[in-house]
Amino acid sequence: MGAEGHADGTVGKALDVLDMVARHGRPVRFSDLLAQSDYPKATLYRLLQTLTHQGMLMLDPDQGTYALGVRLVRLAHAAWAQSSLAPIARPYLDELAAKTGETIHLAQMDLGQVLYVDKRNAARPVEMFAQAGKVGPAYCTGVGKAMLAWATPEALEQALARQSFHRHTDHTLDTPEKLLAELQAIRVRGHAFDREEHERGIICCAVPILTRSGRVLGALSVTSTTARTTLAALEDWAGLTKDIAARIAAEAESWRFPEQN
Amino acid sequence: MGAEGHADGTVGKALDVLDMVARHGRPVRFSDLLAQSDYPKATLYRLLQTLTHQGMLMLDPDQGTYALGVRLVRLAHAAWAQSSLAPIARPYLDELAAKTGETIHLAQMDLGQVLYVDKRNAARPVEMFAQAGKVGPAYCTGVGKAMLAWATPEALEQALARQSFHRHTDHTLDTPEKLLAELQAIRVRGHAFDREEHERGIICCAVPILTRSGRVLGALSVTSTTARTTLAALEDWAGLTKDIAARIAAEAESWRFPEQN
DNA sequence: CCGTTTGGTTCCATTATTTGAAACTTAGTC
DNA sequence: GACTAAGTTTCAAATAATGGAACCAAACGG
Repeated sequence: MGAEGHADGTVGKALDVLDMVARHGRPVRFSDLLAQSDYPKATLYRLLQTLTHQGMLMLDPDQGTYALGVRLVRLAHAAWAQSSLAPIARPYLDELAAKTGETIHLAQMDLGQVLYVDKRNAARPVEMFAQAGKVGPAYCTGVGKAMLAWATPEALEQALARQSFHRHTDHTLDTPEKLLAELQAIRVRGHAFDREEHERGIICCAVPILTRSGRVLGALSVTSTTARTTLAALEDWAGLTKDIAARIAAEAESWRFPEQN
Repeated sequence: MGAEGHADGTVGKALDVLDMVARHGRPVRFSDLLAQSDYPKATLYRLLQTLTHQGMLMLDPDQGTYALGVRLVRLAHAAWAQSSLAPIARPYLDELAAKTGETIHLAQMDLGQVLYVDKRNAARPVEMFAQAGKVGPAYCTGVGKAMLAWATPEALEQALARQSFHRHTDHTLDTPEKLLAELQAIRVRGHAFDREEHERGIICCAVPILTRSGRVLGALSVTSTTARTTLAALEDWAGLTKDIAARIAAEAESWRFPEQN
């Protein structure tokens, strides 16, 4: 349900179609797409054709189904390496994981949603793409709230408009008002908690990753379960986590600079 | 240098710009992009604006640089999971890696280039995105030749047109004629070798992954070094590799089917 | 300090592309 | 062999992209 925002121009529509295919999670037939888009047949057809021709989609000629194309994987490789904090943060995440022994999440904001870009699992070794690349709600996760708390007014407003405020657990902050109050508390405190707001039994302590100019780059969290530890215990890691966040931010900023010439 | 093919329509241009940003590997300023594209200022500007607005690019307001956006990472997650053979092939790669004890590559064809979508390293555990997503030449790698050997005439022709035939080593097949002869030999033999054609000391034995209808889905290779083993020894794995390739193909085909209703 | 260059953004009449209803072509049913 | 569903193509009208040029701002130089 719920169409995309007013897609600007042709490329907006094309990308919209891409998303539509992505959402399905498996190869889709033309008619399936036609059913849920409100683009007219011919328009959708040409859009798909263009995307296919461009390698963003792949048409399985046997089955007549469309799937996301490999060009996307290649682009993503670059996106991962360059846009996200992941490559910079990697060694720091390792350090934080080693010192805390807990699960670590690195997230960035994507259109009002939390996008996990890297993760260290206490138990298992890294399971990169299986885990990274996932999205989650912003209003009820530690990393989400940490980022919202330091977002610019405009960004916050946009993000708020996109929240669905579904009540996942008894603790979920399910109205904008409750959330705004919480964000205020987070700013004062300097870090955000997730008090089983998204999943029962899952708690975390998260800090934002901020540039010197105060812009939000992402967020970092130490996550655990109520079975294993308490919020108070997690809060003990807040100092270290903030420190690590600062170092990531510093490196991210210096990395963006050096384009000699 | 070498412009993209005739980009069809606006989305083609937009994607072209995306690629341009990706190629840089680090955030780029407007003027850098302007310098190497032959789009007029205003056009490029609007293209960048649209892409940014769509979340495909990210504008760093401090520095005024563009980087690939997080939306791309999210899309890639889906692409990885759905379009590529990687998720299906994963357990099979594990099996092949365990049995051979060598490095395993899973690749697909992307516009005449080889795109590595997964890898098992003899030594280290998987390092997903860091390795996967890389591209390489088709004419001088085992997986590339395996895919070309079973490509349709049209696909082969297109791919050939995009090869640069740079002489990487003494063994590199550096003309279309040599390559075509080799492809013929590969078809007869049933598998492709890389005889140090790309990197000195690196050899491999690769097989195509084919649907029942004979369409190329990708290729699978067992790679090693001349220091460790010989081509003849690698060829001993050809049977097993072919078997695994067949199983991957079978699962890929049945996976694409089940859209009930 | 003020003239100049460099880098980025906006205007707007022209042009080219996209649009989508409808017609058409397969391929599959009954 | 008529009927239906799914995909593809057409074409005039509508719309969106184009790009030369003007504009703005900040950094530079004398």
